[in-house]
Amino acid sequence: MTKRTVSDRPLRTDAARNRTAIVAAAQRAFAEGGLQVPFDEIARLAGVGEATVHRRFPDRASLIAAAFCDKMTSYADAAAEALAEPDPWKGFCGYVRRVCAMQASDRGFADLLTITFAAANPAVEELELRRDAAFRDWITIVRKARATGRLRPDFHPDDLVVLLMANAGVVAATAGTAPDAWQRHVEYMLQAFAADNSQPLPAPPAREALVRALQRTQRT
Amino acid sequence: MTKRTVSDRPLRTDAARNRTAIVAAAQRAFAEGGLQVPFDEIARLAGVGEATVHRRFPDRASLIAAAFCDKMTSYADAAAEALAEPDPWKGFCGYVRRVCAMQASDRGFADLLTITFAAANPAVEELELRRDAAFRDWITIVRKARATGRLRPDFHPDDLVVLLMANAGVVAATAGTAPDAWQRHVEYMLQAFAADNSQPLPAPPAREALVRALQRTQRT
DNA sequence: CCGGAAGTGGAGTCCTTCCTTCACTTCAAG
DNA sequence: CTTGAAGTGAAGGAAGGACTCCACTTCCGG
Repeated sequence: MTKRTVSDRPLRTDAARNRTAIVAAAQRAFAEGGLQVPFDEIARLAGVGEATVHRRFPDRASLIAAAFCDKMTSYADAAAEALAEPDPWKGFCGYVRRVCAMQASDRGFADLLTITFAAANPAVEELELRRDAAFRDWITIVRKARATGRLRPDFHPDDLVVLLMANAGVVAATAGTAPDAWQRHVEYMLQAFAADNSQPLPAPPAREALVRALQRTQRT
Repeated sequence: MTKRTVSDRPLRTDAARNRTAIVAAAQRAFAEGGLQVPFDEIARLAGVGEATVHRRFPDRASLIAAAFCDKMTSYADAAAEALAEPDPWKGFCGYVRRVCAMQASDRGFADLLTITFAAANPAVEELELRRDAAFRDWITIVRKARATGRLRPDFHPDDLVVLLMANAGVVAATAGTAPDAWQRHVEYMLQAFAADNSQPLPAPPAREALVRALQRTQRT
């Protein structure tokens, strides 16, 4: 009894080819224009009808999830690699630089790191799992970097989340005209994160509040 | 011969009253929802027809200029006050905090500080003049703060522009859920700007490039 | 208090974007 | 092959937002 549900029946070869083209087109379009790119532009880039995009990806979140699956995996891998780095402070700085560079080179990914999706389908769930895996490694990176005494003791892992929102702002404003502006900003931040001469800071926002901030429907 | 052009004839009293209501409504709406708030919502808030808004403010830039004239004046005044502060480093930090606080309390103003308008009408020109005045004072604040040795010597006045873009990103992402998150980020930045233990940085973006970044038509 | 200029807003156009429908085409199992 | 299930896109509906038109109302100088 090999009864198949709709979702696990394999696509016909032509449909699979189209799906691949759509994902590739979405990756290019999102990288260039952020997560708000209209569906018809993606369809045009993929060389298919708009209806085909909607058929395969019933809502924007599904398409985003499919388009950024690979990149989110790199993101998680980068965290694992940074964690493996023998010098935790180097791992810390390297990871921050690398993630911000990923934002700078892909406006969609920059946006993606400042929102989360209420998982309504498996692809979205998969994406969020990788994000979470990366964050778990990040927490360990922070702990180890703090232990070396090079990272200031009051650094909170959530400070990265806020930095990513800030970097997204810089990238959005300077993309195309001053595409390296973010680097100086990030280096300032890294120097602020170093333990040397660190001064007291306001408390970080409550975890809860930050989670809700990430869940806002979309960037307004 | 008191011939009057269209632009300098005073408005009829009812029209002037409506204009005032529109500006007030726009201030509230922009503060809440950023510069993209639809015209019909502003019209509704003002209690006038949509056509009246369009008649008085032919394009969005005119309305924005009218709505933020006062706030941009405060912005320039804050720079002048910071410049008058006897301790230049205190003036520097106070100004940065104050400006970022203005962004946090008004999403429209946060957006406004990350774009400029190609002045096409007197109100817009006026707004840009005040922005420029503030920036001229800022340059002096930076010079004096550097002279005290408390501000790192490689700080560039344009670093504030990038910080405002970053802060706009934080504010946009956290408004409503973690409305104080920006403060910690700004304190990190101020500590990075302090001369103590400062490390080399990447060069700031070219002035030209930053100016063009501010001129991008709208935040995408 | 009257008449014409100034001002108004409801209703409409145009445009963009999301999303669906359906007559037609393509695939692949038998 | 044949055939029917899977897949397709042109066309169009619905929704929202910018902007305009014009019959009507309000103001105010004489």
